[in-house]
Amino acid sequence: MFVSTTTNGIDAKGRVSVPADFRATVSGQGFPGIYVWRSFNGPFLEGGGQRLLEDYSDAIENLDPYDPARTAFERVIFGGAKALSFDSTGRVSLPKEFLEHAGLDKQAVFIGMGKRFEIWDPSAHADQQVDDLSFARDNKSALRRPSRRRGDDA
Amino acid sequence: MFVSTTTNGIDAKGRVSVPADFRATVSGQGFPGIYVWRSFNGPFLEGGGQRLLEDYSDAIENLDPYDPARTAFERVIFGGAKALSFDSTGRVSLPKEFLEHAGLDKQAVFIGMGKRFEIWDPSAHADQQVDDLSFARDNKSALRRPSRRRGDDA
DNA sequence: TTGTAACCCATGCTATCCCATGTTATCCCA
DNA sequence: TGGGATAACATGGGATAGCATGGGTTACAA
Repeated sequence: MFVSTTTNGIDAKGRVSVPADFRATVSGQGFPGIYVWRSFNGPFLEGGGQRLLEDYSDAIENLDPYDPARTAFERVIFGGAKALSFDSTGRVSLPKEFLEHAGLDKQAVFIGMGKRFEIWDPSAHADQQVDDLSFARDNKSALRRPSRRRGDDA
Repeated sequence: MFVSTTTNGIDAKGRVSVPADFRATVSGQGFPGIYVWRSFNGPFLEGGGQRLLEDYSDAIENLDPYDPARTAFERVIFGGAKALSFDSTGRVSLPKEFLEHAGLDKQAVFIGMGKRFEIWDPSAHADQQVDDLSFARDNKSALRRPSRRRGDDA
């Protein structure tokens, strides 16, 4: 599971160390690295291990082969993701389209989201956090004891 | 698994480099190359490795011999597909009927779709991508299927 | 012959590999 | 429990291999 928030530097080559906990989370999933894609919910990246992609794949398999939604999801999810493998010290290098989408420059904030994680630029993340806090304040009544079963998707 | 989107050039001889990731995906499947056919869903090509064709073959075995879908699949995929083998640097040369069907000229966009991939002309792909993105955004709830680990049906 | 497709070699660019270093956290023992 | 030893982690930079691409040459068929 991906937990906690870590800020790491991006070097001149676009390389960034993936937090060691995150590497431990994806180890043993087959592919020695992470899958990352541009979020379509904002200026940040999302990612996960091979298992996450397989889960998405399974979800897509449940759709009818002729469902246009299926093709759209396949294009967006698989086409939009990129497999980034670790170097010997646990870094990945982020493609520059990804850096641009997320406004990344010198640093990257890794945020554990359970089955998934997000990568933000520090300042964008700070702004978002303000919004999240006030949203949480305004909607705290919506936050109730988890009456749902475990294992639902993020 | 075929993942990510890559744009490569088509040279004067009709040759195009297959993205290295894709080549890695089909390596060890027997045939050192890819199978490609004209999509019957639009102006683009579809393709995959030998394993994909074998999967299709198995799936077709399970269809009723007189199911019209079966005949259509057999004609379009097996009849319409072409085995394109890699040259020593990982390129294939696309037959000109394929170039015409997909409106390909100077560049080809390879889109990973998980088990298979698509090949588009850049401008056609750009248009399609807008549709796919908004469609995926609007329908993402359709993916919230019981997508626990693989192995559970339902 | 003329066109076309397969094969071979050359090149610039970029990602990747590998080594080195500082810093922090963890361990171990007095 | 303090403090030094050790390992894990994040980071930097140079060397190297892989990749996409271009062009020439040969083999075969129309």
